[in-house]
Amino acid sequence: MPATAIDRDVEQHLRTKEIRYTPGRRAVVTGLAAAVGPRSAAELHADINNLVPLSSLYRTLAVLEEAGVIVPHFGTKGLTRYELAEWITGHHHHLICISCGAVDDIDIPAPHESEVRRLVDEIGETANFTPVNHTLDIEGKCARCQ
Amino acid sequence: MPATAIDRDVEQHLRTKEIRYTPGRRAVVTGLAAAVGPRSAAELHADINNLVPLSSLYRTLAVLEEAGVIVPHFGTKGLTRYELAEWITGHHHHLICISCGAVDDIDIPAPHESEVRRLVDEIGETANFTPVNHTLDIEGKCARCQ
DNA sequence: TTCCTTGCAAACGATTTGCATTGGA
DNA sequence: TCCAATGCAAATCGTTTGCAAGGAA
Repeated sequence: MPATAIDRDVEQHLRTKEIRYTPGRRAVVTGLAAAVGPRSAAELHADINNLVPLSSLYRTLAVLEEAGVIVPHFGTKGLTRYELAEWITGHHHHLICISCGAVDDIDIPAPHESEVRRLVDEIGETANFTPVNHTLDIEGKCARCQ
Repeated sequence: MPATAIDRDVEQHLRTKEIRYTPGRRAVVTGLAAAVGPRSAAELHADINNLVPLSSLYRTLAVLEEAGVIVPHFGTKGLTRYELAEWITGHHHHLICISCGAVDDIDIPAPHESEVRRLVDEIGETANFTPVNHTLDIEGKCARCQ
C-alpha cells in the first residue's frame, strides 16, 4: 500500500518503533511530503481535505514528532508548522524574503555545511552547551524582489 | 529621567517617530534591557512586578515592535518572546535548550562571526539572493540540563 | 479481550479586542 | 480640549485533554 519512497521509509521507521501507521497518520505524512514548506495543523487539515479532525490531527502530529518523523518549525507568531525530519528531506536551511515573505529551502554545499557545524560545535563548547541541531536562516531579498 | 544609555537611546528614537515613551513602555524596555535573553509577555509581566496589566503589556509590545525598538523571537512552541533590536544590543545569536526551553543570547567571537557572514554572503550569491540579516540558532542542551 | 486510536466537545493558555476611563500635550 | 494610552473583562485562536466508542492485534 505505500505509495511513495517516503511513505515506505516512514512505514518502515514506525514499524521498528512499533507505532502503527494508520490511515490518518499516512495522510498527514503524505500531505507533508506534497507540501512545499512547513505546514501548520490547520493548513494540513485543509491539505488532506478534512480527512482527519483537528484534534486527531494534533495527536497525530505529536506522535510523528515523538517518533522523529516530523519536526516543528516556529517561524510565525502563535503558530507551529511541521515538516518532515531531515533524515527524510536532507539537512537544509531557509532563505526568508523580507519583501514578499517567501521561505525557500536551501541546500548548502557540503564544505560550507561542515564549516557551519564546526563553528556550532566550537560555540557550544565555549558556552558549555551541547548542540543537537542548528538553524541558519538568511533574511534578505529574493531574486524576484531585488 | 532616562536611567540608562539604552533608555536614552530609545527615548530619542521614539521621539523622532512621535511615539510617547510612557512609564509603562519605559518599564518594558527597562525590563528587556535587564533580561538575559528574549522574554515572553508573561515573563516580562513578572519581571516588572505586575506594574502593567497583561493586556496593556501586549499593546506595548506591539507598539515597540512596530517602532523597531524590539524584535519578536519564535523559538518555543506557542510563545513569542521579545528582545531589544540589534541596533541596541548589537548582533548576536541564540542558544535554545530543547530540554527546559530557556533561550540565551550569545555573542560569538569576531572571527567566527565574519566566517558566518562570509558563508552567508557566498550562499546568497549562489542562490541569487541578497542577504540582509541572518539568524543562527543553536538548539541543544544547556549546562543545567545536561 | 486488551490496547491503541479516534472523534467529539469541553477546557486551556496565549493573545487580542471593545469599551469606558484616564492622562498628557 | 483632544487624542493617545490604559485597565478591565470578554472574546478569539491555536492547541490540549477527558471520555466514550471503534478497531486492530
